[in-house]
Amino acid sequence: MGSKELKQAGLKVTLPRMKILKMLRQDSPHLTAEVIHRMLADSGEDIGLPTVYRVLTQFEAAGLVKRHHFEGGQSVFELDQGGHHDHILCLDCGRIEEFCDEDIERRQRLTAERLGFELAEHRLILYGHCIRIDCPHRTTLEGEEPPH
Amino acid sequence: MGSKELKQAGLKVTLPRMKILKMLRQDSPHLTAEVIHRMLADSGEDIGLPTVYRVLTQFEAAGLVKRHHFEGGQSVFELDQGGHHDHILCLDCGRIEEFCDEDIERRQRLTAERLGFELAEHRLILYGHCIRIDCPHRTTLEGEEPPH
DNA sequence: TTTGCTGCAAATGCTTTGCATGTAG
DNA sequence: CTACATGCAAAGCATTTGCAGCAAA
Repeated sequence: MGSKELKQAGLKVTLPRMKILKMLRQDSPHLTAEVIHRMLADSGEDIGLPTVYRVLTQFEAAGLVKRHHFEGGQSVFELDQGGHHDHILCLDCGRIEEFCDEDIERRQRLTAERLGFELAEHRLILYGHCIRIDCPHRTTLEGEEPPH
Repeated sequence: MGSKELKQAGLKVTLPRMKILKMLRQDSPHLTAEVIHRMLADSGEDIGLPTVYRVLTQFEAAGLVKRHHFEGGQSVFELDQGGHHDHILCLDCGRIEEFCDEDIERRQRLTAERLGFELAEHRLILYGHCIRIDCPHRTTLEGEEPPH
């Protein structure tokens, strides 16, 4: 399980690669190298941060993973399960959700065309405050502001 | 000229600040710290890279400038002349153009709402190939592909 | 004169690389 | 057995910070 796509990508099936692929699948599809590294350490694996980066970079080259540069310095790696989508992320709790809006996609194509570009790629990120009960944003607000 | 907005921002009017503000206005509204630094050096000014970063960071805090994280590691600083817009940039020649599509904006708000977010900000970047005569992309294609 | 700015050097944080050892195929 | 992976230490970048000297107000 997982070894198939590794071989397919021309990569040897090794423990770090299996572990990391599994984490992206089972724990979260959006992870930083640092978080992966810590999670591995926590589960007793002694895998170096450079190895984590190397594996992720190879995954990226193989199309298994996409690298994102959200605000905050660290790269976020996302399991690429095909199917384009954009992201919305919460400024308070860091939660990342995916969405795809065909209207926006179409309008982007039109815009590029209008400006004389052949569109190759795009990145759309929405930043906001999510309305989850467990989001620190809500906690902070407690009784401070009347509901607008 | 320029000293007004500096004072207004609570910043002393100094040579590095004036120079950098002027460059963003007269040379290009999109510049990296490194490019600014080199341009200053070329024009005989001995201003350190750290100072360039400090000035840009202060400008950012004062709302005179926006910092962008396009692909490629380096931050791009943009003169903020009010008025929201997004960017399209050419993968071949690096050209950056601005645009604003009210349909896309509206759809973003709806999307955020639908997902239970209070939208605060967003970043949309289109990457493509521009059709300029002087763009390296065209040069490369010479006689290779029939026009689609 | 006082507060805030600059230059330089050094530190930081994220990511990559070099190299000797180890291991999958 | 051979080619490729890993671990560790060290290097690389972009960016920030500390501090002594300087300059704007």
